Amino acid sequence: MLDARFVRENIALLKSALQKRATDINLEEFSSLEAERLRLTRETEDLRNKRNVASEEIGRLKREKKDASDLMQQMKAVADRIKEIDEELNSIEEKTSAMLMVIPNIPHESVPVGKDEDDNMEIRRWGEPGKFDFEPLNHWDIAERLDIIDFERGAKIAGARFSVMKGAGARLERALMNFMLDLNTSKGYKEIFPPILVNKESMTGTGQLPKFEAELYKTSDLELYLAPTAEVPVTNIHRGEILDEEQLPVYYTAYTPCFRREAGAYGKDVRGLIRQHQFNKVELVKFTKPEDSYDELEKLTNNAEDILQKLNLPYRVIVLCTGDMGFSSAKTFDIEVWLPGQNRYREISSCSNFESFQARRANIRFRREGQKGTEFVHTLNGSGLAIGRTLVAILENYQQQDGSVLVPEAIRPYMGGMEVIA
RNA sequence: GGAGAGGUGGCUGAGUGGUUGAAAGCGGCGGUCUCGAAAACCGUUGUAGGGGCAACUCUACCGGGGGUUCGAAUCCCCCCCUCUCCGCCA
Repeated sequence: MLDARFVRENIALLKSALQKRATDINLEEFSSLEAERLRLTRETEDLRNKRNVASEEIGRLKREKKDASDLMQQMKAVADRIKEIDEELNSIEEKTSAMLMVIPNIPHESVPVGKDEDDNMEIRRWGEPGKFDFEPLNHWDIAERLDIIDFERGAKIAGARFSVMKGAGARLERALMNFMLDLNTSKGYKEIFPPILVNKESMTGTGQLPKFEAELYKTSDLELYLAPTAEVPVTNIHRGEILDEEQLPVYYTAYTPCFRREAGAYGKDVRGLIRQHQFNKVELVKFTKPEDSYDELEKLTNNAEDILQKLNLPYRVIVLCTGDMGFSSAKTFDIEVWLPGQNRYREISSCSNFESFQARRANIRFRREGQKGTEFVHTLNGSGLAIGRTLVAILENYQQQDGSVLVPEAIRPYMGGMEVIA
C-alpha cells in the first residue's frame, strides 16, 4: 500500500508509474475523495473539540448543582451532527482505502520498463548447461521410471496438480529442505516454522488480499486461508510492531508447504512437478532499514544463488521488467535454473524488495536511536529455494544414460550417504 | 465441546461515567552527586492524524467493532485473544 498523502500529492508521478505497470486506477477520483475526507475530518474534529469543552463545563455545573440542561440540549445537536459526518466519513474512507489497497507498488528506478516477461533482462549466468551424449529426459519420465514420484495417485487422492513423493524421491525432498535450512541458518537467518493457515489480516498485510483472492485456498467454516508462500506468515510475525533500530536487519528463513489455486494457468505446465497446487518451499525474509534494502536484496539474491552453486546447478539471474513484476514488489530478481529436459531456464526463486509497501499495510515500523517518531521498515523476501523445482532440476541435470540419477555431493549427507538414485 | 476468570502505556499494575493520555512501581533517557560507577535525588519518557514559520495547539486511540449518554477505560451487545478447571484428541 502506498501512503495516502503521497498518492494525493504525487498524482502525476503515479500516473506514469502505473502506466508502466499496465494498471488503471482513477487517481482523480481518489484525490477528490481525499480532499473531501480531509475537509470532513477537520469539521468533525472542530465539533468534537466544541463538545469536549462543553461536556467539561456540564460536569462542572453539575458538581456545583447548577442547571446544565440548556448546554446539554445544544450538545445533543452537535453530537447528532458529528454522527452524521462520521457516517459520511466512513463511507468515503471505505472507498479510498479500497482504492489504495489495489494500487500496486511503484517500481524502483533501476527496473527496466517493459510490457511482459519478454522485456525482462538477464543480469548474469552461472555454470554451463551440461552436455549429454544421449537425449535428456523430462523429470516426470525420469521420476516415473525410478518410481519416486506418483502423479496418477496424487490425482486420485487430491486431484490434478497433486503428486505423491515416494522412496528416494520423498527422501530427496526432505533432504533438500534440511540442506537449505542448514545453509541459510549458517548465514545468520533465524529458522522459523510458522502457521500455514493464516487470517485475512495477514493476507492483506503482505498484499495477497484483497486483490488476489482467486489464487488462494480458503477454509470453509473459519476465515482462514492456506498460505501460498511462507512470505505471508513470516512477514506478518512483526505486523503492528515497532522494532528497535539495533534489531535491524532481521533475517528469517522458513520451510513451509505452499498452496496455490493456479487459477488461469490451465494450459500451463500440466505435466510434472513444476506447477502444483501444493509444494514445498524454503523462504528467506528480511526486515531492513530503508537505506539498506537494495544492498540487502543483492545479498539475499546471492544467498539463494549460493544454494544452486552448492548443488552445482547452472542458472541465470534476470531482473523483472515493470510489466512482469508482482503487485507488491518494487524490484524483483528471478533466478532461473537450467532444465535440460525442457532445454530452457525455469524460475526457481524470486527475490523481491517491497520497500515500505508491505510494511505500511502491515504497520511494521522501527524507531531510530535518539530520534522522535517512527519509520516503516523495508521488507524483502525470496525463495531459497522452491524444493519441488530444485528436485526437478536435480533429476534433469544429474540424470544418466541408464535412467539413474546421481545425488549431488552437497546433499549426500542428508541422504544417508546415497550416491545414486536407481 | 462444557464451566469460569481476564484483556489498560516498553513491562507490572490502579482506575466511583465528568481535567484520566490515563495513579503508582519498574525499565529507558537527561541531569545533580562521583576520579569513574553504583546508590540516592530531580526531571523526562506512547502512537497516529490535523492546524501553525515556530513556541504550540486540536482530534483519536485503554483487545476489535457497534450502541447508550451532553460526556465512556468505566454501562450494554457482538467478535477476537489469553488463563484456570472438566471432557476429548496428536
